Amino acid sequence: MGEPARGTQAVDRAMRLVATVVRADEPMAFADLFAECGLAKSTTSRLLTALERTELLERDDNGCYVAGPLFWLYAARHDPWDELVRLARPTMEQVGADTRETVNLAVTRGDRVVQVGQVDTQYMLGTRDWTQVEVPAHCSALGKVLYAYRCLPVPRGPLERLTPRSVTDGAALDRQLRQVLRRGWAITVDELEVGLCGVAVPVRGWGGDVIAALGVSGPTPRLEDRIEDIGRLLNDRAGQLTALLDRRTRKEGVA
Amino acid sequence: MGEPARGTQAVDRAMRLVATVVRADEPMAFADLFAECGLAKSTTSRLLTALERTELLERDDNGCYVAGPLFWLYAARHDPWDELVRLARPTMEQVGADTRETVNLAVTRGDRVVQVGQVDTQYMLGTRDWTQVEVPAHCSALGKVLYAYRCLPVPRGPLERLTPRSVTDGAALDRQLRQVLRRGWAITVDELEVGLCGVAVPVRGWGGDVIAALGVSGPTPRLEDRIEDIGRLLNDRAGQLTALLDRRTRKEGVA
DNA sequence: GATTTTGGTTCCACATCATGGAACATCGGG
DNA sequence: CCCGATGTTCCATGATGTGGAACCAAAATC
Repeated sequence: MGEPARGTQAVDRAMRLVATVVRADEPMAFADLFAECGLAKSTTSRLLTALERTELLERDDNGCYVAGPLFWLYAARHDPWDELVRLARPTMEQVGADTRETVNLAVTRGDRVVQVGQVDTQYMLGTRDWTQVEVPAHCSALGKVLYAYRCLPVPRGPLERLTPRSVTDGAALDRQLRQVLRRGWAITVDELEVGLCGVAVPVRGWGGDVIAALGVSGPTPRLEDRIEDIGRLLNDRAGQLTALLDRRTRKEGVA
Repeated sequence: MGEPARGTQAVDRAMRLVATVVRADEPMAFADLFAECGLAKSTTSRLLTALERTELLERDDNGCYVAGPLFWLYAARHDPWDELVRLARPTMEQVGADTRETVNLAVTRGDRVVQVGQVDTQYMLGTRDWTQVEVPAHCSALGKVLYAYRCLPVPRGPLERLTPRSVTDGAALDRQLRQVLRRGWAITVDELEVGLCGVAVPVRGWGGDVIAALGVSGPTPRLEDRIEDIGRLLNDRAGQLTALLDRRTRKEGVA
C-alpha cells in the first residue's frame, strides 16, 4: 500500500477497525468487520476486544460494534459546529484579506440564527464582535441565506422593523428569498442598522446540504458598490470550504 | 496492573494516549503526553504519529495533539443527547413497568423544551408520542423541572393560557418553581390539557448539573392520587441513571 | 432432541513487529 | 554561533502480536 507504516502494524489495523465502525455510523457485526478489513479472525477478535476495553468501541445488545464512550464524551462536550468553525477559519481569513471587511459565519441553533465565527475588519470602522449573538434573521444577509435554503422556518406573521428600510412584509421577504436562490447571495443594506451593509452566501457540507452561511459586513458606503464582486468572491470561497469539509470526512482508498 | 491484557500492548498504549487527549479536552503537548503515560520517548512519538495518520488525533497549529477527524465526524452526526437517550432507555422502561404510564425524557434545545425519549403507557388511554415535539414549558412538569433547575431561562412577561388551570402569572410560576426545588419534583394537573396529569424530576449528569428531566404522564384520574409515590419513584430511578452515566464517562484507575 | 452450520474466542509455536537507548534533526534564545 | 530543549529517526534485540487450528456457544436444520 502507499503508506509505509513503520512499526505500527497493530495500531494501524486497530484504527482501521475503529474508523470503519465510526464512519459506517451503524452497528457493525463482527463478521462484517472481519470481511471488510481482511485480517485473520483471531487478530480481528483480539483487536476488537482491546478496543472495547479501552472504551473506543462498544457492543450493543446484539453484540454489534458501535462507537464507544470516548466518542460520546467528545460529542457531549463539543458543538457539532466547533469543527466547522475551526476548518472555516483559514477560508474566512482569506475573505478578510480579500475584502478587508468583517467576515462572519452563522448557523441555525434551534430556530434562531447564531454567529459562530468572525474575522475582524482591517479598517477602524467596522462590525463589532457578534460571535454567539443572535441576529434578527430577516434583517441580516446571513439570516436571509439560511431562510432561503430552508435551514430554518420562514416566519409567517409581521416582522420587526429595526430601521426604516427593514423588510417587514412577509410577501416582500419571500420575493427577496427567491432572488437569493436565483443569484446565490443575499444582501442587507441599512435594514439591520442604518449604515450597515452585508452580503452572504450558503456554505454546503457533505452531501450538498446547506449547513451554514458565510458573509461579509461593513459600512454601507464602503460595500454597496462592491456587492456583486463580493457575492462572487464569497461563493468561490464557500465552494473551497465545502471541498475542504468533504476531504476531511471522506475515507481514503482501500487496497 | 489489574488487567492482564494479553497480546495488545501496542494498541492499549495507543488507546491510553487517545483517551488522555480526548478526556483532557484541550490541546496536549507531546511533552505532557510523554510525561503522563510513562512510555519511552520514541515509542510515544511513533504511536502518536500512527494515531495522527489514522485520523484519531490531530495536531493544532502549535503541534499540540487534539481529537481528530473521526471524533468530529461522530459529533457532527450525533446529537449530544443520543447517548443519554440510549442509556436512559432501560431506566425509562423500568419506570414504565412500575407505573404502567407513559414515561418521557426531555432536554432543552436552545431555549425550548424538547422531548427526546418516550416509553408508552400500557393502558389504552394515554399520552401519545411526543418525541421531538416542543412543549409549552410552563404547562408541563418536564418544563417546570428544567425551569426550576435553571436549564433554561424562566420567561418574564405573561404566559399562554392553554386550559383554565394553566399558570399564566409569573409570580405564581416562581412560587411553583421554588416548591419544585424544595421537594424535588414538579407536577402539572390539567394545565396543559384538561385531564392530563404529569410528574417530573431532574436528571443529573457527571458533576451534579441537571441535564434533563424525567417524567410520567397520563390521565388525571389515574395519576392524581399517586403523585407523591411517583415523585419518589422517579427520583430514585433518576439517581440510578445518574450513577450509570457517571460510570460510563469516568476513567478507570491508573497504576 | 440430536446434528450440523454459523459465528466468535482462546491457544500456542513462531518470527514479525514494536521497543527504547542513542544518535540525529529542529528550533528558540542567549 | 553555539547552546539547551524538544521531538523524530535508526537499528539491534527480544518481547509481542500473529494466524492457523482447536475449541466453544448458539442458532438453524434435520
